[in-house]
Amino acid sequence: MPERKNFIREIINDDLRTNKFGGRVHTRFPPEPNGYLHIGHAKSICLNFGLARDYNGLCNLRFDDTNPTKEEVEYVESIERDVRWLGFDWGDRLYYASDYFEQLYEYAVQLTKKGKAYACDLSPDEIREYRGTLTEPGKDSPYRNRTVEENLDLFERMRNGEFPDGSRTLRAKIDMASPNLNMRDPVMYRILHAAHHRTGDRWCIYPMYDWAHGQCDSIERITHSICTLEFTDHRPLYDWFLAELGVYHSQQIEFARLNLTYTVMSKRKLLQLVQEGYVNGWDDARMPTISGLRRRGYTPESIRNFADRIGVARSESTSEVALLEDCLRDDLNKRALRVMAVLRPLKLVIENYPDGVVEELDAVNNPEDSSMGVRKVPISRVLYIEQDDFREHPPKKYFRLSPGAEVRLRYAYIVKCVGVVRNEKTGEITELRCTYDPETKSGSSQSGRRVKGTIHWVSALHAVDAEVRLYSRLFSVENPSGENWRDFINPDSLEVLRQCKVEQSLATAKPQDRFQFERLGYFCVDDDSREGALIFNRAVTLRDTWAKIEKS
RNA sequence: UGCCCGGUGGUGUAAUUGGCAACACGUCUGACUCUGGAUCAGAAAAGUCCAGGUUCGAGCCCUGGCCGGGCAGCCA
Repeated sequence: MPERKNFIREIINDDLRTNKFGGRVHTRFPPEPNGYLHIGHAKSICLNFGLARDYNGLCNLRFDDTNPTKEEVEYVESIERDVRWLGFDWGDRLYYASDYFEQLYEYAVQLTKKGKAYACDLSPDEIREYRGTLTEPGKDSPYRNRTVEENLDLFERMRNGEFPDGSRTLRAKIDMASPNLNMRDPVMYRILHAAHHRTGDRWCIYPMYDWAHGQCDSIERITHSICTLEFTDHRPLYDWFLAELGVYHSQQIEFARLNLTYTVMSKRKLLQLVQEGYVNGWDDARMPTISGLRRRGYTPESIRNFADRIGVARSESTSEVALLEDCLRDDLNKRALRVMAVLRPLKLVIENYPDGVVEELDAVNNPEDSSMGVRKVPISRVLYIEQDDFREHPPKKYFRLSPGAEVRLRYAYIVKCVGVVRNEKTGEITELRCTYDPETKSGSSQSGRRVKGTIHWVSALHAVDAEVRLYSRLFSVENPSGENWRDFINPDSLEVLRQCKVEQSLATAKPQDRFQFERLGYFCVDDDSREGALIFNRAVTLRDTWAKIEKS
């Protein structure tokens, strides 16, 4: 059962102990198909499906599609794809709130017959006025005391399309003086002559979320209805509906939604980022959407692990992206193939290496997992190394190449820098001249020589060209909030490098393949990548202690 | 100045239901290393929002404050 503890599991354990739901655990993930899922939804998905998994229960996928003006099949499809990609399975339990429209309507008729619901002719503005304020009670609608017959008649005619949008609503008759605004005769149905993505034009009245949700849970026999904190105040209303209807009652449990540093999480803001062109779509690799994270190179495992590690609680909190990044590194460190790629190439010529000779060197595919084997990497006289790996005037503690210094070429030889070639006009160094020591070949007796630094490289003759996209945080502040949140967008969140040289073995890499570029980070082949036009996304850098040293 | 919900190292969670505050990330040392990766060892960092109370004993219970968040859509 539950090894990981949180308050929700404690509640479930209690319910199991008292046999509250006959030993069942049945949850659901209920997204509205009005946008793409993000990492915050992933938390909820992992929570709900995880509970079902750990307690031998079930978890439904249910679309909360009660507002046809905002919902689309495109979103339905992306949501299904994302949940599946995260590794969860709803079996044959794919539901829609719209599946229950008829049942919901009947429930509403029942309440009306009981004198607990009424047709109201107040306009939206009037309803707001009558509702009162946070500190003052509201007042009864003048239509509140219509007869049951009249209410039934009006409600049916609402359904039949006799009235224009906004002209009438069906409201619950509860208490206009309740300190809980949700109880001040909430609207149950509104008139909306809009086509619904599933029910077409069968309906012109649509249930409000508050009216639909609890009953949907009830119909599906959900035991634990887990939602976010802002619905806490709505729970009394849901309880009231269920009690008046006398139907099965799920237990609602609220938890704090995920916030992440250096990003935004609201659907509204994410939509704005897309629409205003700050990113290239919902699946832009900088987006905290599940599709964005996937494109960036995140694995389902790493996201699930993240969800586990952040835990669940009722206090509002903001997790650090560093934890998310750690989860990815942790996962990919064990699984990703190591390869060599040079992002900003600097030519290096080994003067004493015979021209025309090519040697095949052994390179390990993953030092964490010897079962992943070794591969051959070709070396020849001319190589590319990283510009960062050479300094004409090396700072202290710099272990890489500089004039006169020695460094090991990963899996190959120790080389010594014996000269540089400059661009005559700019003085910029365009080429390094080196000599190598044939005795120091990797794997050979090692000749007792040791050097402080090892750098990656790629043979010029064999290198494959590639484009690499380097991503950093989308925002430059931890908490980009307020009206001017867009001002905090990091202008350098994407850097595109087009002259990159990667090792031969990458030539046939396919979208979603992930690699560790040694000493640089984890990279994922972009969806737009093709053979001959490779594109890699940097998912996350490696921990870089040198970068830290250099900063200080 | 209504109702509801929160408050534990920098961050996120935990504390056997009242028993000397733990884990992870992050930070900083050091070891090791043909990735300045990984790994390993260690350190700093909260005395649990405040004040009272109950108790042998309170992060957990009680009272009163303080601070933060949510709620006045025919959105979800």
